[in-house]
Amino acid sequence: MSSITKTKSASAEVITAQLTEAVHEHRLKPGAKLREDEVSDVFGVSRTVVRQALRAMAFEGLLTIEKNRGAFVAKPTLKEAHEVFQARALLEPSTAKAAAERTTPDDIALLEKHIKEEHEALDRDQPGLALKLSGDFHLEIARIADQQTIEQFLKQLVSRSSLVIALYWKRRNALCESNAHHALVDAMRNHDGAAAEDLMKGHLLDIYSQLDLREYDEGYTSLKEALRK
Amino acid sequence: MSSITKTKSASAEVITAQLTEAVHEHRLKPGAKLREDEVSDVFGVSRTVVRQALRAMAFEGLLTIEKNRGAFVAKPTLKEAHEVFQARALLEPSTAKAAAERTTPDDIALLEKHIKEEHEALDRDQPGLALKLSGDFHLEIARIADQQTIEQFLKQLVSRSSLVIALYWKRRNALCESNAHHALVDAMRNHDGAAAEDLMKGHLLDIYSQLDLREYDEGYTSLKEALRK
DNA sequence: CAGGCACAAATTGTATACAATATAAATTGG
DNA sequence: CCAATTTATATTGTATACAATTTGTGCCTG
Repeated sequence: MSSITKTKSASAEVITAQLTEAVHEHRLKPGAKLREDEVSDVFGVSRTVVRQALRAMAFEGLLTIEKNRGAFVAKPTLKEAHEVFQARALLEPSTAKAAAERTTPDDIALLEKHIKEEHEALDRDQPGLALKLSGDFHLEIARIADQQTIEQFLKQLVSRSSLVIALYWKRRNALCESNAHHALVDAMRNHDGAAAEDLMKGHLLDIYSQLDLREYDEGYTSLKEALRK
Repeated sequence: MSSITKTKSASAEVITAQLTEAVHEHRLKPGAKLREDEVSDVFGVSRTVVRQALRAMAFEGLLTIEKNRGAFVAKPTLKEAHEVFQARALLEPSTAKAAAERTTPDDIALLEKHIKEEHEALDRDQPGLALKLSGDFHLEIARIADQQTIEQFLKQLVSRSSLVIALYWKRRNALCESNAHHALVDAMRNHDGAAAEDLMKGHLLDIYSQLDLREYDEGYTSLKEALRK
């Protein structure tokens, strides 16, 4: 439906949004190259505006741009993977607490809608979409906390988390069915900040522990080094 | 010395760096406009590369780009000002703790050099430069903690802090002479993570309390609203 | 003389053309 | 036949030209 088949005249923001979605849903996998010509053909704009979009995504950490070589979907290293979840551990629990203390009924309804759509996506065997919706859930909490600055950072962290999951998820077809989000919404409905904070902390640790982040240390960061006997 | 008087051929990174420095040191004040032609003349490159630099700075939060109107040095609202320091309060204490636990003698030497240069700048009546160096001190701690992701965020936060200080500092010519940085270095030298964490927390609160962030609420966020009697 | 309309100037947005660079292919020497 | 070097192709980087938009000015009208 919302795939990358727009045919003519799209702004940089639209391109960024669609490409970002594709990366989030793992339709574009880490390492994939995004040629400027190709993208500009698909969206029917000049390379000028495509480059804007690609650079924007590079700032978010979704792409890496190598000079004279092009833009590639980022492949976070193990270190980056750890860092992403350490940063989230610092930002999200407090944010969840703040959010819980100012949640409105409308917010709750919206969050529950998110969860419902996420489950439906899983039922329809669309794990990529489910993952994206799960990320949106976390962002929604920052929005409820009314912390735009943190929300910006979290947006980047959720994006990178998606890449990390694409690369380091342990059992790809495992049931990531969890009631963590439900429990969080319950805490928020009760305006129980402390509970929300703890639940978020636990939830992040949960995800973190389901990643395969053992030290194989990027494999061949330096092949020459490895072959030096 | 390192003012904006480069005459020919500079990369986007150089332009970004020099303009960023100028903003940090308050030579470019909030609200100032940066015309693309002007900047490209100064640096001797085309508007294409200037636009790259300006957009990069917009992502960092230093500039706001208004469509068809141009790039302006950002003017953080009171809300943003609060958010910046709330975010710093979440990120920096833990980071200082982690840094303290892995500080090397070289790191200590570097930090002390920073402090020295900062004092010298103050003595030479260059408060802008001193402020920039003070910000670099905080970034250095994130580097020592070996947390690149957090360092990236902190870079943005420190940048925005500079703008916040330009706009909301209470007594402009007051002595912001503080031994907070010295105390932090001492804690780090002793690998006293807990102390470093507490000192950082206090230091941030100190700065925060020296800002004039009372609710005059951006003056005229909605003029229509205000005039609705 | 004030207000509004139209026109002119300035500035940003986009597309395209050309230059620089990296990758792939082909050719030559061993 | 393999390796190394050269050539060719593909792709990105930069500059420039043109289009769209905004802002400023002056004129006209009431």
